[in-house]
Amino acid sequence: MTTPSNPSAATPLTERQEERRRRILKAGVRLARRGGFDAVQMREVADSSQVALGTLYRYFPSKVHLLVATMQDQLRQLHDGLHRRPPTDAEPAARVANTLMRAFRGLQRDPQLADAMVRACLFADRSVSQEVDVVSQLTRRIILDAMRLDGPPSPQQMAAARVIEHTWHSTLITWLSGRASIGEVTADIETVCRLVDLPAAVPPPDDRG
Amino acid sequence: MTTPSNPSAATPLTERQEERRRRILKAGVRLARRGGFDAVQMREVADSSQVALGTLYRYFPSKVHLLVATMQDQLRQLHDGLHRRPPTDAEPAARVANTLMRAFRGLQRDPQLADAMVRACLFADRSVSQEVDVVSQLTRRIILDAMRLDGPPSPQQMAAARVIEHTWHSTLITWLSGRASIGEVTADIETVCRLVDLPAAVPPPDDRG
DNA sequence: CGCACTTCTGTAACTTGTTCTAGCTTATCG
DNA sequence: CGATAAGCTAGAACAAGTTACAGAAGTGCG
Repeated sequence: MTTPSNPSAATPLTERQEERRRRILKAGVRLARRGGFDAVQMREVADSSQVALGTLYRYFPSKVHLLVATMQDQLRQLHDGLHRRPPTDAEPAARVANTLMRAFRGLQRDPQLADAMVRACLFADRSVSQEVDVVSQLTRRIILDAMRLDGPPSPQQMAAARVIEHTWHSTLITWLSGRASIGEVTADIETVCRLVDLPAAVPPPDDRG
Repeated sequence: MTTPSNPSAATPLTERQEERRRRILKAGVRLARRGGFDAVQMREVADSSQVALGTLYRYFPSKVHLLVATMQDQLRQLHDGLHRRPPTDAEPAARVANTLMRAFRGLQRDPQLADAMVRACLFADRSVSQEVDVVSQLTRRIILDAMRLDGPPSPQQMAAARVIEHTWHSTLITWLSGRASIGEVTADIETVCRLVDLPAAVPPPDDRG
């Protein structure tokens, strides 16, 4: 039951193949920057990256896979950037909020690219769940890093991180589709980040024990 | 710049037209119940509701419009049901959480329908923003009703409602695409609802004054 | 080198959302 | 009733994601 045709499986990819993959991703980003999700057309990505359509689909089995992979790329770059210049605020909640605001400012520079990536992640069905899960984990890692915990995160802290991640994705989409302003996105991020400083303050309300 | 061809504009719709519209929505729901988003195929909706394809598009200018309208329908039904049997918990946060859990249990009975509606709302682009905004307002109304406030909501309460709504949509999609369990959705809802009881407890952390 | 196997290419075909067109039906109004 | 316009139908046509396929190019091995 192996899938020898799919390089994303276990095959380590040759040099030329890595090169092709990079070309494809780059072409996708270029197209996404104009026009967003709709402008990333598979035939154009193939032409633009000098690869046959069939080859494109061998590397990325769907348009959504391609854009989710792009999102992974961008998150890894962001994560690296954050390692070099971590947030300096005293409170964990503020560090998380500022980290996300930094990411948000990055996305504002390329709203169309953001549109393509975020819509792909939210629209993705089960066939992409593994790849979207990587996006999820990367995002959560960024949030947890910003918390800068001493030990492993408590269940409450994990829960907060999850909810922050939800709010992040959903508020982004409302902004991208023109239903929320930058100010509203900012407010949502700050609001949800309050959960970070909370876990000890409010014990589970229904602590039957 | 009027759009006389679009009944959704201002035309009050005749009896026969209301009837057609209902048939279309019903057919859409029926198809969505099997197969989810992908199974709602416009030609089939048209056939199944005994309407020409062009007519379908006159009533709902895109598949996403159709499914967003379905979501509006469902939310109005939920809202009515909640009026008849409101949540009885003492704490506002618990009322909100239980309200959303009730909605969630409803969706669990028809996960495929939920898939179609939620994916449509999240995937919707600017051309549907008005209709998606109605979904947003209905959702927020349900949340605010569950809070059962005395006066008008404070800015913090509005902010909490917004974030709860974000978490609701996003956690639903993770469940629908198989990346989160029912337990995780439940936990996310309960976590975010803690924001409701909070506004007074945690003043703005950086109260420069 | 020559062979077997995989990968890549170019292209056509298929699917489904969306648009367009020509003609028919219904509603409105004088 | 008859004219006019708006709405409806059937079906073709178009667009973009996806799949299929035949052959060329690259790779590994005897």
